[in-house]
Amino acid sequence: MAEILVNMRYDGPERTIAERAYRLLREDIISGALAPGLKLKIEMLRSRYGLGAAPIREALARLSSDHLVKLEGQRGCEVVPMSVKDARDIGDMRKLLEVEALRISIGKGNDEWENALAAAFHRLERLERTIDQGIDDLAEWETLNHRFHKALVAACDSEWLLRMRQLMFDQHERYRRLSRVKTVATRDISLEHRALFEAALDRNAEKAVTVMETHIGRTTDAVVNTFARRELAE
Amino acid sequence: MAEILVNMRYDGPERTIAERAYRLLREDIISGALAPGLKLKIEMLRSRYGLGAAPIREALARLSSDHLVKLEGQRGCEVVPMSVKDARDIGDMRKLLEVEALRISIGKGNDEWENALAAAFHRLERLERTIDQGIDDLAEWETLNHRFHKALVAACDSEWLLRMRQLMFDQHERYRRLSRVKTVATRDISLEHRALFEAALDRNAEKAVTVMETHIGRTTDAVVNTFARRELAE
DNA sequence: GAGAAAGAAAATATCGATATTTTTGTTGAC
DNA sequence: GTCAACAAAAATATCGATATTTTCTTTCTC
Repeated sequence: MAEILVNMRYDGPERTIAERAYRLLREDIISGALAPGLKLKIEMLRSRYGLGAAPIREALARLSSDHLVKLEGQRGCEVVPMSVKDARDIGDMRKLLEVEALRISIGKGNDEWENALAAAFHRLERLERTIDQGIDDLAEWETLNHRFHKALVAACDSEWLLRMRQLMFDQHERYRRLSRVKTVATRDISLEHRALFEAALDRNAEKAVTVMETHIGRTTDAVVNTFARRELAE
Repeated sequence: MAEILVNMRYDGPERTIAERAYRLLREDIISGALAPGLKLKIEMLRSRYGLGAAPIREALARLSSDHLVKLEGQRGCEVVPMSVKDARDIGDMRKLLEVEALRISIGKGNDEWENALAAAFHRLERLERTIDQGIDDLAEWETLNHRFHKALVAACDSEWLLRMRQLMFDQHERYRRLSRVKTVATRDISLEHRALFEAALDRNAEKAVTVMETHIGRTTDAVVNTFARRELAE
């Protein structure tokens, strides 16, 4: 139980079944368990999650505004398809927003921010030193990576910027998961994280921004390459 | 009937009652007919729109992802509150996104784009020359203003950038409506629109960006001023 | 055989009723 | 008078059933 909580991205208590349905569907779409383009039939989801139809419909409605499912009136839903073009677009948008948020955050961060950032960095680094394990570690890596990036921009005071950054981070994650094994293996992300961390603590915004741009750009390139190859293979 | 269609922002046919509920609620929240912070009780909405509970719940779920209603499990919904801080934040975000989209659009726009832009500009200008009428004209002005701004960025090829720009434009509109009378009366928006239009056709991206930044910045300032005064008066 | 029309099957969208939870209001103890 | 416990009322969330729409299959015509 404790183990589950560590890997979960806790978002407050779930008071309703609809919220549960929303979280489950969201995770399964982002992780790829529900394939892009898949038709989401209510009956299928009902039996998959053991929930009623009403909460599932509500969750699908919310996910459609998140642009994770396409909702077509009277014709049901499907998981939003993926494409190379979309991967680039999302990567570029994430770069634009995360860089802006980082710049602001470095300008405004206080001691508390530094401490939380250091904690997040060291937990991530510890894991990255022993990265040659199986799929379980990679799921945990995503979580810690997520927390580190979030800690970097945490001092940004624009709620909308953070909200949109999060949206693009999650969309990007959906693509990252497809090529994650390759990505983790072939480049030294840990080094980039360290550079980000140090530039942030030095309050060197321009340096941090440059590193971040490279960092996100490389991830996007890796994703696009893997994805293009996959599209070709079909 | 034709008149209605002109002023409406047509978004494809409404195949379901839920879609209708979504549009109606959305319009009423953005226009201010449903006040910020208002508790949205299902029964109240049921009688207001003459629709069943299920479609309304679905619409509320979608609106919560659009950040127009706050959905709190087991405790119902309310119209997302407004604040001076939020007004600034939204204005700044809109500036960031719209400027980026404009830069790309000017770089990629072709003849078709120029034509559509010119059409949108002239329709807006014609209306702005006779702006001293009542509330009906102001509603139409919002529509034409909307179309002009959309036409400016239409050649941008990033779907995500356009999507987020639209989101912020709509959020901004909710604030604009509060201070609209003042805004339209006190500064010469028409002149700014002309400058935008001409810079865009000249493919002078830097000039257009500068004008756009001023344009959005002024709107935001006006909104913040009116809103701050209103908050104080309470 | 190709294509249109009709009918059957499946899936979606919606309603009405019910179970749960929160909120409100009242009473009684201190 | 204040607070806590309890009861009543209101509101939300969910279920099961139904109506509507789409999709698939079959049949019939040319």
